[in-house]
Parts: sequence; C-alpha cells; structure tokens
Amino acid sequence: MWVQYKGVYVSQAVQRAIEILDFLAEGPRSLSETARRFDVHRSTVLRQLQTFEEAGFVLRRGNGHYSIGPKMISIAQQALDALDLPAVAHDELRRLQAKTGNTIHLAQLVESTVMYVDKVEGRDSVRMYSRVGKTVLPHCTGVGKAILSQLPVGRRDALLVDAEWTAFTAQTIVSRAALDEQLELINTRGWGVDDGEFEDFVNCIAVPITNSNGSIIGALSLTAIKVVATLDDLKLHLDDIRATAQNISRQLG
Amino acid sequence: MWVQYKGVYVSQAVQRAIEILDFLAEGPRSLSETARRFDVHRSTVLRQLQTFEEAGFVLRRGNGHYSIGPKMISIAQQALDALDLPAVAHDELRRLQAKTGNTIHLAQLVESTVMYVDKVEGRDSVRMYSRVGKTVLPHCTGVGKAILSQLPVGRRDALLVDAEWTAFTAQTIVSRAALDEQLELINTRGWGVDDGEFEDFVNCIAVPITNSNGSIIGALSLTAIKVVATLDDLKLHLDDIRATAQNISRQLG
DNA sequence: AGTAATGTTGCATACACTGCACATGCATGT
DNA sequence: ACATGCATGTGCAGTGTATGCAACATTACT
Repeated sequence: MWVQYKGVYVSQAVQRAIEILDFLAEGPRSLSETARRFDVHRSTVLRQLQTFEEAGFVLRRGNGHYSIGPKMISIAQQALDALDLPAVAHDELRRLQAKTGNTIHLAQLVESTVMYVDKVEGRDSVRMYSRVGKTVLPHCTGVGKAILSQLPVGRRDALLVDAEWTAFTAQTIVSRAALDEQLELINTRGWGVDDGEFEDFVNCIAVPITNSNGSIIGALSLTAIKVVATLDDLKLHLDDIRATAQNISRQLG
Repeated sequence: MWVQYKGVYVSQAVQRAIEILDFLAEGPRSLSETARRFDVHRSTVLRQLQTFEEAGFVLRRGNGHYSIGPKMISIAQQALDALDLPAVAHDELRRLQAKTGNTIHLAQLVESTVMYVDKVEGRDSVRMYSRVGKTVLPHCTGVGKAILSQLPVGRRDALLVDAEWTAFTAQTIVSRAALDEQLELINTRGWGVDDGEFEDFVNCIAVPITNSNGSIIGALSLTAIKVVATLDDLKLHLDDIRATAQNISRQLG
C-alpha cells in the first residue's frame, strides 16, 4: 500500500534513504546513531549504508562513522557545471568582492525555484545561512525579490505558491500585497534591498541579472552583517554592483 | 532474499535510486526514457521520481524532464564545506593560475580515497576528465602519485587495493614495482609528473601538500594539454608551484 | 480525425525489506 | 584472566512495500 503525502506517492525506502543522506551531511555518524535517529533496526540501516557505500554515495571512515561520499559530490558538481550562469559570473563576482570586501551571492532561477549557485565570502567571514545549492525564499531575500520583480504575475504566482509568509523578523514582508508594492519599486529603480528581513542582523543590496535578450536569469547581491556594513555603506557600491550585473548579462548570450 | 554483490548486501530499491540519480546527472531525462534505461515499468519510476522531487533531490522541468535538484547540490556542498583544504587553498590556487595561465587541480586524501576538491580552469578551457568530487586514480595521475609518495607502504596498499592497472595510454604505469620505483623518485625530489599516463594529450606537474605537522593532506597539480604546454614549459613554474603548496601547508594548522 | 507515444492512477500479487535473535569483535573494568 | 558493556555483522521467516499490469488521461505526431 502506498503512502500518500501531499497528493504524491512516496516510496518509503527511497524517502528514508534521502533522510539518511541528509542526516549524514550534518557530519559523520555511526551506524547505531543513525538507526536510533530514524527508529529503525540497526541491521536495516547497515544494509542501506552498505548499498550507499558500494555506490560511493557515502564513505566509511576509519572509526566506523559514515559521511557523504565523493560520488554524491561529483553528481552535484556535474549538475552545477550544467548551469552556465556561475561559470560566466564567477570572475566578475570575485572582482566585485575584492573591490567591496563584502560577501557576494549569486542566485539563479531554474523552473520555479531560486537557488544559490555561487557565493564569494567577504573578509568578515561570519557564517551566514546561505550555501551554494540552498533554495532561496523568494519574498524575503534580496536576490529573490530582485528576480520576482522581473517576472510577469503568472510566474510570480508559481514561485510564491509554497510561500508561508512566516515573519522571520519584524521586517519580513508577510503579505502578497505589500510584496507586490515593493517589487514595483524594485522594478522601476532596478535594485532592491533586504533590510534584515530573514536574519535581522544581515542586510544586502541586490540586482537582477538578465541575458542579452533581456529575460531574467538570476540575481546577485552584496551582503553584509549590519555591524560590518549598513545599507547606506552598501549603497556606495551601487554603481559597481550594477556594472557587474551588466558585464555578466553581456556574456550570457 | 538479499542480493549479494562483492560480499556486501545491497538494497535493490536504494541501488536503483542511486542509478537513477546518476542517470539524471548526465542531463535532463523524461520519465519513460528513464524507465526504458533501467527496464522497469514507467509507473515504478514515476513514484520514485515523485519521492525524489518531494525531497528536492530532483527537479521537474516544464517539459516533463527531470534533472538533479537543489537539495542534492546543497548536501554535497555541505560535505565539501566540511573539508578545510579547499577553503584554505582556493585563493592560493587562483594566484598560481593567474601567474601560469594553466589549469590547477587540488586533490585531498580522505580515508583511502583521493578526490578532487577544487579546480581552477586555465585559459585554454578545454574540457578535461577531471571534476570536483571525482575520485582520483592514485597510480596514473600527478596528484595521486604525489600523495602516494608520502604514504607509508601500508596505507599505500590500502589506496591501491582496487587498482586494476589498466593501460589507459602507452605511458600508464601498469605494475606495482614500477610505481614504487617512481614514487621513490618523487619522494626524494619533492615533485612528480604525469606525462600522458591517463589521457595521452594531457600532462602535469604535481606536488604533495602536508599540514604543519608534516602529515600528508593532499596534493596540487599544474595541468595542461600538451599542445598548450609541454612538461618542460610547466617545469618553468616549479618554484611557484612549490611556494603555493608551502603557503597552503602553513595555513593548515 | 486517428494513431501512437507518454504520463497518471487503482489494485493484487510476490518478494524485498524489516525486525528479531544470535554471533562476533573490541574496548572497558575488576 | 574473565566478565561486562557497547558496537557492528549475519541467517532466517513473516509481512508490508514496491512492482507490474491494465485502464484511463493527456499530449505529440501523421
């Protein structure tokens, strides 16, 4: 019998396989740790892990702990390589980073998902929530809003259909109306901000990136902890940010 | 009943799940394409893919094709972030690349596996076989041999236990004795080469990277298509290569 | 229109997977 | 030395899960 979840059929073995990989990503784990975590028998987990290990998806360390293996990394990298935005943009981003000193994020719109595809860390290497591959919440991030601002209403809806409008901070936009209003501003002005709307100590300035036809591909942002650089500080680099986005656009066919 | 493969128990569902991901990594594929490829019913694949999609491991494109999804990339990136060698080395590698113009590979030894963990492409951006996450064949690559040269015989055996001594080219080393002899040379001289031993049109110079205690962590190589730069050309940069490795070592705690 | 692929759903059956019990390994401590 | 605890590894039997089938829906191709 099939488990229905949100209307789609979900295979139990595959689902737990995924959960296990996710668990191992946090750090090396032992067999019984993993079994306890998911409340299944150790032998079950053992055989799944052996299957993963055989395929190179997990790696067995000397102390018996398991961690993510090279095959998984390789596949992911292959998928990243297939996107040409990061390849084209990386050098430009590093140049911008060198000039400003802050952290640069590059996000790409693929189907109805926005994901980080590159990140160049600033001198203040404080760990932020972002990571290459992480999906971006469109309505409460700089890059997300920059992308939304360029989309026709229909596609906007598609990106926002899963939105939960959680108020992560006091600044988070929690209604579609308020969002649309701000997107209008971003659209006319050509750039947007995130003033502590997801993590209250982080702010950024973001601009959309289009290809040479003018259709939206992604966005980039200059991001900093507020203590390091306020929005006003970041705004000083606005010309450089826009120039970077334009350089990338020009190379995007 | 359990399928035994090379002495370990392998779960069928999980194994095919992995094969499917590997298949999708090559490029977006449709449902029935995938079903045909593995000779299973379309409905079976559909439900597996739905499970993957639910988890973000695969992404459904507008045309009904499936490709690798953000969650998978994110997990892999998380695993890469946990290794500090690439983080420490990346800037140094870029500097070396800028100075030489050729491609730089960075490989790390983790347990009994050597894998590429960073790559900075040269101006001659010809596609090589290597990719971040790919495992390195120890005995027929520059970085592999550089690492082997620093290992005690016992660990050397562990890395070579799966070696098949295939002669990829006329230059490939195909016996343990010949390998050991060359490793001896690399060890005393401090650097090694790959003179078309894996792909006959590619050559490189490689040096090991140790941490400040002197224990081996990985290796880096300066690589080029022979048409672009011969071994003699690459040797001109030997001092820079060694300096880069030393700079990285110093920062490796 | 008609045909042929592809995607999607319900259902029954077989067998893959789980859990159990037990064996084995390897550190403890006494 | 032996016991104790905690870990991983393995044979076996029952059952619940994944599979293929068939029927339908939907799109592509003549």
